[in-house]
Amino acid sequence: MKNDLMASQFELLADLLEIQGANPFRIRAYRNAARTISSAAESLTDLVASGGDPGQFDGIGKDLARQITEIAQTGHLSSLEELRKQIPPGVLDMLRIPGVGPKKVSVFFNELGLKSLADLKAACESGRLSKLKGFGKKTEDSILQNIAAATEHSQRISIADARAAAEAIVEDLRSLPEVTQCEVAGSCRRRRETCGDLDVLAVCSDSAVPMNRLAVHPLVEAVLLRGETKQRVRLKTGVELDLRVVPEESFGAAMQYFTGSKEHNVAVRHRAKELGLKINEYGVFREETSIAGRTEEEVYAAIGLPWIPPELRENRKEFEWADAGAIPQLLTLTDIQGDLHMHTTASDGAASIEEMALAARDRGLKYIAITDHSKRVSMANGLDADRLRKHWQEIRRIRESIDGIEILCGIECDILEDATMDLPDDVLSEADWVIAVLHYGLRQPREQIMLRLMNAIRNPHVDIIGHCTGRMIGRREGADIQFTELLKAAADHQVMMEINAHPSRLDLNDIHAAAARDYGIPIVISTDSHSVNGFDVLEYGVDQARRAGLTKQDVANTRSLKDFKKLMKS
DNA sequence: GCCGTTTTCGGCCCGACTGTTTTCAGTCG
Repeated sequence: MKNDLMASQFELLADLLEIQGANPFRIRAYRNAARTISSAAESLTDLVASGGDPGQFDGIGKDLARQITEIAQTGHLSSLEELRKQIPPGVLDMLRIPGVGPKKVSVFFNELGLKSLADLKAACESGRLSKLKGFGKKTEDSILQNIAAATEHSQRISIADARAAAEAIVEDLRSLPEVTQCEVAGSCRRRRETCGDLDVLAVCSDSAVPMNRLAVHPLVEAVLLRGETKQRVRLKTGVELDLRVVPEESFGAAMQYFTGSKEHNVAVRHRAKELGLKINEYGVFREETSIAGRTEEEVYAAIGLPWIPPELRENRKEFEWADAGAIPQLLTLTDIQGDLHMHTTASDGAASIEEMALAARDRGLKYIAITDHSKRVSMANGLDADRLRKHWQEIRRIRESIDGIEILCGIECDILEDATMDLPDDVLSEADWVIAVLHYGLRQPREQIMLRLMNAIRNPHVDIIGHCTGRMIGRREGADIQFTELLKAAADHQVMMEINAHPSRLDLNDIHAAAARDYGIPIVISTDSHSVNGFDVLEYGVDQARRAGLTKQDVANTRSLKDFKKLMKS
């Protein structure tokens, strides 16, 4: 069982306990466990199978360790099964409605016997809801409206879409003379792969000024709520954006607070409390006196910490690093010197070899690899041995004629369903750079997926595994991979691992990229460009690497081509 | 449910906004 699936079982358990009105701290313990499980690089199922103790993780005590062991061994969680018998599945759907939480759901289920979104809708329409104690007409109307929203817009948006929207709005608010500071916060600032909503902070003596402006911004569909310091709007894409207007002396504290993550902030406030301080979005306080708040640096310093880059704020390793005075010097976009995954018109790209090379050079890249598809990807006009050799000849001809950028003859070679490579070894041996990838048969059982990947890694001509799991964020699950085994083999056979920078892939993810780094595997961030604009996505790959805590040193294509080649299989 | 060199019991982060409630609970982040 994959960690994410196991984690979701504990989340589900927490939801059900919440509806039941269980002890909130017990519920929190389950949610913490879910987070711990999904953040673990190693599969908990494998850990248990090999006799490991889940109790080794922080926040996993005796009872949770027993439950993790149970689900790892049997695939079932008896405590969860018990609760599911008591609460029908449709009841949980009600939690997705904005403004409806476990307390309200509990009342709907226990007092009105509602078992689904459809039941709830009918109860609102017949006015039964507003007859309940503590409920009125407004709540009834708002639920009716939000039931539709819950079904339509439950999707998270990609970091690319999130940044585009948030940055456009920030830029617009900054153009107001009264607004002295304005920044993106939240998961978008932390560069999560996807964002559920957007957060923007502004400093302005009159909060009505930016709020009025935001209300009529072309991207905004409706104002959902508005108070003195906070306004929430829904964008036309369905995503919601919170604007908070804070005083200048609190801007740093607010940035810290609203950047999150929630888990990071819980740890931060816990530390403050240990020092006899209180920390909130207005500042760091000793008794009633503010001792910090203007900048984030000041806020962290007040609790004895260095400034922590937003990408690391997930309560994973950042406090350990901070305490050791060893916050990694994170990779930056300008560190990247080469791009080693791109397509041309030879397969499914939109630009020629020359156009791609010139565009890459214009962006300051020093070297690229042209890596069109192999023949299995017929839909993308993948290349067989003959076409590929001619294509490489063409690349060699062009690289003689272009100065200022080096071009490698590469191939993105499919690892077929039967675990053989899509092109014979003698062809692969002629390549400067071979990316091995899974495109088909992603749903095969784990054993077969692992056989395919391990065969590719053992192939003497394969340099790197590209977009490892094959996932498409929000659309398609990736393959079931045993990462510990995979990374160990990659390290042993000098095979690199790719972070594919495309915002719908970002594969390796942050956790696996960090694990690869721990195995000493060189990581390559590539754009998988299919046009000259494809290079734009490089920053998302860099962000993913930063979330993994990677430095320039950890990423192979920050080196000159000469030094890069030293990391390749000899 | 977890945790502990002040604690094996009694803590466990903090504030804004909404609605319905006349003083606060629920939800959200």
